Amino acid sequence: MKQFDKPSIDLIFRALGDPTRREIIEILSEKPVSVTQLAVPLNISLAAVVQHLQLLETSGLVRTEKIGRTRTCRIEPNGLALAGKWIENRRTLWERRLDQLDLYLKTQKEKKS
Amino acid sequence: MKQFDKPSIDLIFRALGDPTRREIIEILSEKPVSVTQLAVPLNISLAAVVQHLQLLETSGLVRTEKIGRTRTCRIEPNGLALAGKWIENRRTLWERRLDQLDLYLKTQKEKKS
DNA sequence: TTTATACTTAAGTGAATGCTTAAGTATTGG
DNA sequence: CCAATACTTAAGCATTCACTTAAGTATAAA
Repeated sequence: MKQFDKPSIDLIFRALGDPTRREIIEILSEKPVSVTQLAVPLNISLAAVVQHLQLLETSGLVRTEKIGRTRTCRIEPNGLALAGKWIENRRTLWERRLDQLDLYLKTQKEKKS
Repeated sequence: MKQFDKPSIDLIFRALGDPTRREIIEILSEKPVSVTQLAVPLNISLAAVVQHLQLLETSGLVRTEKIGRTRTCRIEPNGLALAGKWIENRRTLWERRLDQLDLYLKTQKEKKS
């Protein structure tokens, strides 16, 4: 029942930290596929894929839906958006600081002249 | 000499996967600080901070400079930019796919009418 | 020159991670 | 109904991880 919790930045970045999980996201970015179809290009066991999918789903990066005996996996765009936002926020913070430094250096120059 | 290598997406996301390292980035987003100044709010040993800094530096997310006996750490903006770009690329791929689906559904509708 | 500061490096440890194999359970096609 | 398919779940295992303590090395201050 965990997959309905609000996905945390923590879980999202942890999920993105593994190269295999990032490859899963890359594959799913092209089109939704089944669990078995994921396992083939990744060259790992079905069980391993399922374990990765569990993390990807609870982190909110991927959504899956089981119809009959096959589970179809697809990207859940909101997850990646959250990660992108965190990075954007750090960047604006850093840029604002640079602007302040810039301003400071300018006023110092004006004092001298 | 590793810190002059081209930083890989792999190292960057691995670095961002740890909450302590993300907190280091958050602290450094405000202003550059020394290693000891990092250790205080993180509540971990100096040695642990140094280990995190090593990963952050080889991944290209942080740059450090030692003057006298203190090492000053600051954000290296290119690193975060690379991570942001990866996320953006996945998102545009996914969006393009949705557009194609949209187009397909539209042409199907036109066939019927 | 002694002492305090600011790291640095090495070794060790417990827990988490990513994987495997093996033995399930549902679905579906013949 | 029976067998093949598509997962699912559990247990185990080697490795990596984040951390610690302890013993360094430079640099700066007294």
